[in-house]
Amino acid sequence: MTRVLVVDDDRALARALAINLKARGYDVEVATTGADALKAAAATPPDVVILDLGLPDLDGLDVLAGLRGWTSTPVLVLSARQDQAQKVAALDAGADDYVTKPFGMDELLARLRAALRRGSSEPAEVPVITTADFTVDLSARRVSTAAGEVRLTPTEWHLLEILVRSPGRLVGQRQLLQEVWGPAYETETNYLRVYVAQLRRKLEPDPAHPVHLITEPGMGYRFEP
Amino acid sequence: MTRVLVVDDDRALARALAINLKARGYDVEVATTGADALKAAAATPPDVVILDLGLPDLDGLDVLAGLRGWTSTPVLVLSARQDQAQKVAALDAGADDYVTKPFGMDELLARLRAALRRGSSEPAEVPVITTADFTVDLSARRVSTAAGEVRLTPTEWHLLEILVRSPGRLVGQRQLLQEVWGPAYETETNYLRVYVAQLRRKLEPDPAHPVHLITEPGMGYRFEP
DNA sequence: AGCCGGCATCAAGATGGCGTCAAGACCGGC
DNA sequence: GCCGGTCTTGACGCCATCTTGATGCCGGCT
Repeated sequence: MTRVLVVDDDRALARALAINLKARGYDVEVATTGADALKAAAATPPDVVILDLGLPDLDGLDVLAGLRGWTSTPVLVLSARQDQAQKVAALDAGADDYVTKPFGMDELLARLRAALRRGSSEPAEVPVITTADFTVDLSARRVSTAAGEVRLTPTEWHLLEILVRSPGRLVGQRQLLQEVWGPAYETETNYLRVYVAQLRRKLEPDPAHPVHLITEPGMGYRFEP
Repeated sequence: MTRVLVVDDDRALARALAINLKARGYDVEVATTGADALKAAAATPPDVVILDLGLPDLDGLDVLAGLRGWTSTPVLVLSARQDQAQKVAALDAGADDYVTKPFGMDELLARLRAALRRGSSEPAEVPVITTADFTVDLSARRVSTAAGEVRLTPTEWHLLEILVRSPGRLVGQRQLLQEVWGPAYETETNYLRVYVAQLRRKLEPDPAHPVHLITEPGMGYRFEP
């Protein structure tokens, strides 16, 4: 979940922001002083910061400098002041955007999304599952072992995908059959045996003694990372 | 030198911007229509774009979409409209910032610096994909092999573009059909076979044994760089 | 010890997807 | 209205995949 750090000494405004952000699925933390903000950011680095320049203890620009010393997390500055000098100062100090109060919530959220879009573009989230013997890239649909790329048939891939999506969890035979072959095949446990065997042959170092694709007799199969 | 593309049909404003930017050491190019802007951006990709939404020919958001199709260059949107809906639309369409007219030159320049600062931190995105056997220029819509330029039909290009945009990733048959031919053609896998074959004939050194446009039987196709 | 159910493995036939080709429909420019 | 290129559509052979049945092994139960 995306973490947002809201830094504002105006508790009413901070609460309003927090409520709106949470409603949209963000994970929100609030700090009401500059010192708290820096502490919170260091403890659990947020994905984006909303920073009000009007803080009681530190100058907002100092907080910005404190953040920029070690992180490039996007910072969205809020301020009641409209003068250009302040905007320029904040932007040149490393702020990613500057919004003057009063502001529209929709606009703020859109600017937040824009800031996040840029920031998150680099550490692209890769849903990759790795074991000691093979690697599964769910988004690219590739599987590779130490020996190199492994080609899977659609059915093999579908089965592996379901198992891998619940690492360490037992998946029942009925569930597997239903998801891969459809509700009409719930009793064809033969299919499972054949395809699990094929997966083991392609992925396990010793197919006769599997360590990742485990049989739970009478119940189902389990993927062990 | 940092290249700035100014897109504005208000020639007075465009000139004022150009003068200010040049005075600060930027390399400035001006376009007064959306079509010109897209052409200019494709010809010599700028480091940042200042885009006025009020253009005579195209909707400003369409220009933005045209740019975002192949580049992540920062785009700073100018507009006389203050309403939030437009701001949200522009920001969600990929704009990096939104400034309402009239604006202060100092602020605009500061926002420009902020946009550039972030853009430069990332490894410049290349709108050109190269393989051992051919080169795809997404911005110029050109493909060439060792033998020279290759002519692609619109459908061929569209298909190739989708595959090339996800290098190494498997793209499902349904997704390809839907994006190229529309949702009603999701099952016409024939089309895929015909057009992939044509692309291979034009691009692969040995069309019978493709190395870049790979078939994943029963699932889809994959572009290998 | 012997029986039995569930599992692994193997192999062979059936199936369906893929590549290829070519003819006709369609659509634009001239 | 003609002509070129592009898109659609159908047919066919080939091959990987899926399906299916048979066999042998193992562990638990009686």
